[in-house]
This record gives sequence, structure tokens and C-alpha cells, in this order.
Amino acid sequence: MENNNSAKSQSDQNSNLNAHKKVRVRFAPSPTGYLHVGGARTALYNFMLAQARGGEFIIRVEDTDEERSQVDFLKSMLADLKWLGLDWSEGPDLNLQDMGPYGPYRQSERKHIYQEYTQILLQKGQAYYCFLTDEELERQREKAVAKGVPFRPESPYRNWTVSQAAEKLKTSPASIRFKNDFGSKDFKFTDKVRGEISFPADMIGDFVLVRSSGMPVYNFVCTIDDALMKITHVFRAEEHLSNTLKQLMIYEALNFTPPEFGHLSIMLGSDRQKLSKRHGATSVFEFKAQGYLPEALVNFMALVGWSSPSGREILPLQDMIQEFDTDRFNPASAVFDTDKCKWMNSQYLRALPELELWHRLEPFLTSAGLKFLGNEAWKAKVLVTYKQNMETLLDGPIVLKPLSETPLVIESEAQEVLTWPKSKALILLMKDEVLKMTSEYPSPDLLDQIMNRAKTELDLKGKFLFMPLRVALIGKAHGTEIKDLFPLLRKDVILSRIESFL
RNA sequence: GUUCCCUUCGUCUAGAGGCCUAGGACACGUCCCUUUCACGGAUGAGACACGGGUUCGACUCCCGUAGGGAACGCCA
Repeated sequence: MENNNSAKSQSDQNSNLNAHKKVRVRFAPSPTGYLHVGGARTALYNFMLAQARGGEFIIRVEDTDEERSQVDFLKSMLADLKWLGLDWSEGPDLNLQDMGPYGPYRQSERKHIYQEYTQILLQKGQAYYCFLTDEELERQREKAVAKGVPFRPESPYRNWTVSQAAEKLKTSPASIRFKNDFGSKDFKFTDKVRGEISFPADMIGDFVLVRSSGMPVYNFVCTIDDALMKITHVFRAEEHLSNTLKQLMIYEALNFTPPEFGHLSIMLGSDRQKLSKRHGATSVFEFKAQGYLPEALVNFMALVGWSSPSGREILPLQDMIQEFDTDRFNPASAVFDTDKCKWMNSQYLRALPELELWHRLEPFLTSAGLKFLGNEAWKAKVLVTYKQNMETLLDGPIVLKPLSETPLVIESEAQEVLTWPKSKALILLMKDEVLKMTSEYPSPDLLDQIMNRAKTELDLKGKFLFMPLRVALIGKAHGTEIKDLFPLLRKDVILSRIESFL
């Protein structure tokens, strides 16, 4: 920790030197799947840094893996980012049209740029055409594993000049490898999350820059793009930490100035394994489908691996941006606790104004096939009492169903309540009173009237009074207080339920 | 195997050598509120991975060990 601290103060000096420079950060998703909460969190931190420092947040699409990249994934990722409220000023918009002066922002459209830099490295002798086949490489790897030494490809072509290779190129495909001539030099950098980091150059060999298909690989294009797009800070997942060595080598070979790096901890599932399907929801759109509020998800994700200086936990995005500080990242990997996420969601949900809540609930109510005829005043009244019972929007249909126009069934536990000796008489008494109603919804007085009559005429009290009434109204023995529930039900609904339940 | 990263209650975390008898939040237990279920309130249990140093003093600094993770791909 101490070396971390001294490292951090050093990096602070660096950032002070760069203080005049406008912060430019990027989120660089690979569209090979849906947006994952891990990726979303990385995007969030970058977004917060840009917002906090008045900089730009850029989306760059890393789609150099032609086999796995899909446009539909990209579209859904962008939509999810938007849903979370993480807006970007440069990159593809929702229709995949580029915005901003450093485009194109999809790497598949930047091949000509990468070719240019490939040529430079080739000419400078810092890269070479390599005709090694997969089989030859595999043999080398096996040999290295058997010897217990790290695998570093040894290419017989590493000293060939471009013109030497030209002839063979006509007949054989070739990849282009970076010529790692750094010997045992140490590559050092100050990680904003982890402090001073040092990699020996000889921990890797000559790595591939361009596939034999002509498509350049991640470490190469990432470096070129970060440099060309004038990215000042790269906050990305820890799994990229060791890649930084390759990228640092490329920065040096190309005379680019590296940005500041920060390698974020990984998010794990409850079994401390990498978050995956079997841990439940992992994609942002799944959280959306499960009734999570974007503002709650954002708040929660931010707090897995980062803490606010104030120590507040319920912290809306705007407040987090106010408090954002890159010194407060926790380098240890962290478990995504669904329980706590759900709790946080409930806090945001209950803090929403009732009509706004209803608006957010609507898609869930509709897809559950529920209809509500009440006006806005009624909806607001409903949610004042019912939002306490919801943690996610998905709870809406469950909790609100008793108030809908939908016919209800009596739960088996409630069925028993109806067999109590005076239950039927009580319900008939209620029916009698409801029949006398002149207004659309019952008044509080009416309930008092029913209770009083039940006490005097039937000698009922306690659960023998409350439960049968509740069962007659909503088919359930447990739930909302009768005095809150009763005024929310329309006269005709009450009567039809009494009929069907008797 | 090699290199690099990580290690505070079950979980997320606070902690910058004495403020630590280690604080907060989620989850859990108990009690209160409530003639039900929840909400809410109070309260309890619960952690510095281990071993050596350094220091008057170590959760905090250094070194090991153990455990976890990443990279060593013509994946990103």
C-alpha cells in the first residue's frame, strides 16, 4: 500500500503536468456479445472521469475480430450505454453514424490507418513478415512447455528485410510480427489504480501485429488509436495489465507518448469466479428486463471497486461525478452482490415521484397483461402505499395485480379463511354496505361502518375480522392494510369479486 | 512453468504507523411498531490470510509463505 501511495503521488505530479490538457477518455467495447456489467462499470468510470474534469468521453469499437463481431451486438451495447445515462460525445451514434473529429471510430473501418503504421514499423526494421505456420508455432510451444521456459516464438524470418520477404509473399501468407529487441530492459509505468508497475521486456517474444488475413490485432490497433485519438487516460479491466507491456513497446517504437493507465479490478460472481451466466443476470439489458432502474444500477456498479470520499452509498450519478477521485479505486477484485444491488434499487424506486414510478412500471404491467382504469390521482395514491412493497419494477405486476381489472383467483391459504364460521356472514355484510355506495370509490367512513357492524352484529375482531375482508377483496389473506386497500377499489370491482369468491 | 497483479466481517467497503476495543452498508439473528404481510426503528453476532522483520508502537511499511487472478493467442 505504501509504495502504492508514493507511486500515486508521483502520478499525481504527472497529471498536474498534464492538467492543462483536456481529458479524453474512451470506452472501447468489442461487439461480440451484450454489454456486460463489468464493461458497463468500466465505461461508467471513464464517463465519470470525463464529466468530473470537463473532458470528452469517446466510444471506440474494437471489432477487429471479424469472426465474432456483430453489428447487432454493437447496437444493443450503445442502446444499453444510453439507457444507463452514459452519453458520449465522439464515436458512433445509435444509428452507427460517426460523430467527432477523430473518426472513423470503428476499427474495422480504420484499416488504412493501421497499414500506414505497419509500413513505418516494417521500414524501420521494428517489424517483419513472418511465414511461420500454425503447426510450426505449435511445435515451438510444446517444446517450451516441456522445458518449462516461457514460450517466445522464434521466427527464422525475423531478420529478413521487406524486399527479401516480397518474393515469398507472392506465394505464402504472412503475419507481421513486432521485433522485440528490447533485451532485458524493464518497462515501467505508474498505474493509477495499482501504483508502480514494471515488466521485463523479455517476458514476451516477437508478437503478432497483423494477422495473415491482413487484419491487425488488438494490441496494435489499440495503441495506434489511443495515440491518434489523443486519449489521455486509459482505465480498463485488470486483464489488460500484462498487455500494457506490448502496448508500451509499440508506443516506444512509434514515438508516441503513452497515456496514463489504470487497471481496474475484476467483478466476480458469488463463488468468486468470473461473473458469468450461472450467476444470474450479467448483461445490462437483463438487469433492465428484471426491473432495475438505470440510476440504481449505475450507483451500485460504481461502488464495486470504488468508494466515494464522503462515504455516502446512495449517491446519484451527478453526485458521484462531483466526488469522483481516481485515487479511490480498490485494486482487489470484488464480488457483485445481487442482494445489495436489489436493495439499492428499492431505495431508488421508493424515492421516485409516484407518477414517474408509474410511468416506469407501465411496460412491466402491460406485458403482464394487467389493465388499470384509474386516473392519475388514483395511480399516485396507489403507489404511495404500494411502493414500499416493491424492490424492482418486476414486482409491480405482482404487487399491483389485486388492484387491476383482471379477475383474481383465491390463494389456497386464503381459501381456508373463507371456511371460518362467520366469514360468509361478514362478507355479505360488506356487500350490503357496498351496495349502498353512491360514489365510485369507497370512503374511509364506509370501512368504519362495516367494521362497527361486524363488531356489534357478528362479534368479530382481530384476524377474524380483517382476513376475510381482505380475502373477499383481493383473494389473499396477507397484504396491504384494509384501510389503505379499500378506498383504492372501485365499487363494481369489489362487488364482482365478492360474487366470484362466495 | 515464467512474469505481473491481488488478499480487512458471508458480501461491498472505511482505514495514508498511535484516532482501531477496526467504522459503515447489504445479508442474517433478536426486539419494537403493526390485530396480517411488508415498510420503518432499535439492537446483536461477524474480519485485518499466515510467518518473520522494521519501529517505542503495525490493519497500515519491508521480506517471505499460502491462496486467488491475469498474461505468455494470427481473442479482445
